[in-house]
Amino acid sequence: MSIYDTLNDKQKEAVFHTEGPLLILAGAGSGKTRVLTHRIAYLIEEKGVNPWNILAITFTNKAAAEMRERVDNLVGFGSERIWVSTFHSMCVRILRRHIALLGYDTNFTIYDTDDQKTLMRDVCKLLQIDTKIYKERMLIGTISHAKNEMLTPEEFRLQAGGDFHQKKIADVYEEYEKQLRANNALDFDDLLLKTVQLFQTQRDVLEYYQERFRYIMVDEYQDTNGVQFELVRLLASRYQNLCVVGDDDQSIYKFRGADIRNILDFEKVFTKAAVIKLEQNYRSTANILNAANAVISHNHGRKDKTLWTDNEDGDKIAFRQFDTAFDEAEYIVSDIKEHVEKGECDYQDNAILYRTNAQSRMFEEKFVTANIPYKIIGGINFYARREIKDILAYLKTVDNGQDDLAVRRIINVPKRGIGLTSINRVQEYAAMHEKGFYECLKGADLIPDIGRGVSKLESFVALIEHFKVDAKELTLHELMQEIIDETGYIESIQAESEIEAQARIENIDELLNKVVAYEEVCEEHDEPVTLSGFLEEVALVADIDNLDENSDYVVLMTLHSAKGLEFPRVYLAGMEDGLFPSYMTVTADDPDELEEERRLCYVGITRAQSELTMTCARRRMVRGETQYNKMSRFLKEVPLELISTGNKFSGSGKSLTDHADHEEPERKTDYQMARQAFKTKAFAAVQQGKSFGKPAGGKLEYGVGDRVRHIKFGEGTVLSIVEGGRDYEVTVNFDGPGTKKMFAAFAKLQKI
DNA sequence: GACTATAACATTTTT
DNA sequence: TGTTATAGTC
Repeated sequence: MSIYDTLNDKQKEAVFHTEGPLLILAGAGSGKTRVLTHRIAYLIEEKGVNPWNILAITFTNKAAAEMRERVDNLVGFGSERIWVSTFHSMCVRILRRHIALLGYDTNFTIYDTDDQKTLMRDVCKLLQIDTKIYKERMLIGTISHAKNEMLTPEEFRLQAGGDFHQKKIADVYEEYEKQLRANNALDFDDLLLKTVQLFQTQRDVLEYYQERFRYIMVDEYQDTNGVQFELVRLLASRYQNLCVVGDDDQSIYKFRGADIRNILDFEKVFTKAAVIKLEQNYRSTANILNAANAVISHNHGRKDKTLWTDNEDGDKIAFRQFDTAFDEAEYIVSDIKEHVEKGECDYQDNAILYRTNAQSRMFEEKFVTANIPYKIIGGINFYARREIKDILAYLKTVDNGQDDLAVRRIINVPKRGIGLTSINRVQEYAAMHEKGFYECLKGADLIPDIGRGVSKLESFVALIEHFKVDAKELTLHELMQEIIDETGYIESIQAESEIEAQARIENIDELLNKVVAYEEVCEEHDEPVTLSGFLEEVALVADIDNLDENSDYVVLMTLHSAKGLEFPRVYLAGMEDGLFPSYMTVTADDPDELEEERRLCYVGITRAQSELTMTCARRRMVRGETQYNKMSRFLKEVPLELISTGNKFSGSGKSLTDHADHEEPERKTDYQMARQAFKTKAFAAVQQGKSFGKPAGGKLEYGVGDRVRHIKFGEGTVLSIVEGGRDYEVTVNFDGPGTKKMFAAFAKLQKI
């Protein structure tokens, strides 16, 4: 009995087909990860391929880690030498070694979308672009697409021809590139593009990697874009052992430049390609799968395939329409609670999927008050938080002095009396002399009209230079701690807002933990701990990478983030025309956009293993105004016999809408009761100080006039205590720093 | 230069 | 609605 006996015929065929180009069309839940991992195992164990020669590219770090682990379990040894990584981290690894050949410094920084935006603002200011006409977002998007098509600014300009607008954008593109280079920075698209350019211009480098990666596998191939295709094509062009796995029905990143033709035309580009279809679904019940099939069948221009399953019918798909998004969230949360309490499932078996991140807020409130563990994936990325970006900007400045963006971010954070005028002076001076911002700071006394600002600038430079020395002597986490301490960052955020300070400090602690974790991983793998390495890891994490299967919480995320995952119980919330499919795509004249939304719906449905609930609301608040939505057209594409609207007040043979109308009066009372519960619960939470941070017991151990001690400010006398909604606001006259207002919950004052 | 009040924009999705 | 950029005031 071998490990391959558990595979079905098609899967075996895919595993055993190791030489030459291969396209695996793998429907949702058809076991494609199993095929990929077994294929790697087969290459190593049966074909004697050196693990060193295998490259597997996935979409997220999470998928990469999972694949490595599963290969590990199959082959035991040697798997750590396989390259399993995402496109972006693979490129960074290659670029760190060779980017000098393209005229960059090896410790380049990676700009995320926020940085891009800041940079674009600067560019627009410099070129005097009217951002009313040329929106920054649009400019970034256009440039990103150009990069995905591998167009240089010059080529873009040529293509623009006589078009005034396009020529203007070409100007912006050119300047944007210039600035990136001056900052020794690459944006996400550059990581791919520069790697391709490296391969195109450096024959020997390309040959080295072609020789190394004799067997290449690409997961989620339907979501690759132009550069990614070229990258893979270049790498595989020598040995042609390229195996791509994908599902055209799950292509949902067209807006980001993914080109579905990569998968549709695979056989045209690789003429000798074999094609294997995996059509048996192992994941979902027949009802769920049939619903998915029915929905996706409304799309045109698909690769021909029909997903089938041996699984039993299972429950019908539940559908519920509510009055408001509030009711919707209420229902879903209590439904989950009910199932868990009955012992039918754990929290982690449940996922709530929605179209837009904004929808998560409502659920979050409900979960907090219901005291149910939950995890929201996406939304505001951890690394996009202000305090994290600040600290990282310090690290970037220490690591790569050319990163002007980082320097300017922190030059007056915490406040050190360096204002806009000074910054602008330096900026002008730097632009005039074509020098870096930080470089100019070092010779600040040479800058005209800088006046009394000079001493402040000099002490800032001294601080950074001090950190640079530290960087050589201290470990990474010590350096970060040093930066936090020396800059007085914690005190500064405490001073501006006590309420937020606590969360921000927790985030900073979390960042410190991540540094330590990074150091440990490096140690394990016997790799050097570098600042650049940490910063790059930080730049390339997706929020989904933080999803932990071993923690018992309900998972909330967008449909996009859910791709590649599966859950026993899935809720698709906000199934409304105008929300999903989104208003943009409904009104767009391009029918392709609606098809992409439908594929998104297909992805959502096929995430469910055994139970699927779809919900919608008649009205919901969007951007401050109430929107009235009809239920999603996608819902109507699900055959009625697969749907249950059902429960106590369901009749039979009625249309979906009729049912929902009947439901309403009943729900109202439910809703009101729930609302009542919400209020009392929320209050209880305050009392316990659990979610809002009031001191346990609710009483303070000190009163007005008492002497207290604060961890940072030292000793002082309490002037007043004001009962706030959530906490006590305490005013203390400290002996040293003077009078401070703070909240009792995290001031942690001690009576003396 | 720092702080505050107002206006403007955003919401479709993100490696 | 909520955040963030800008203008205006101290």
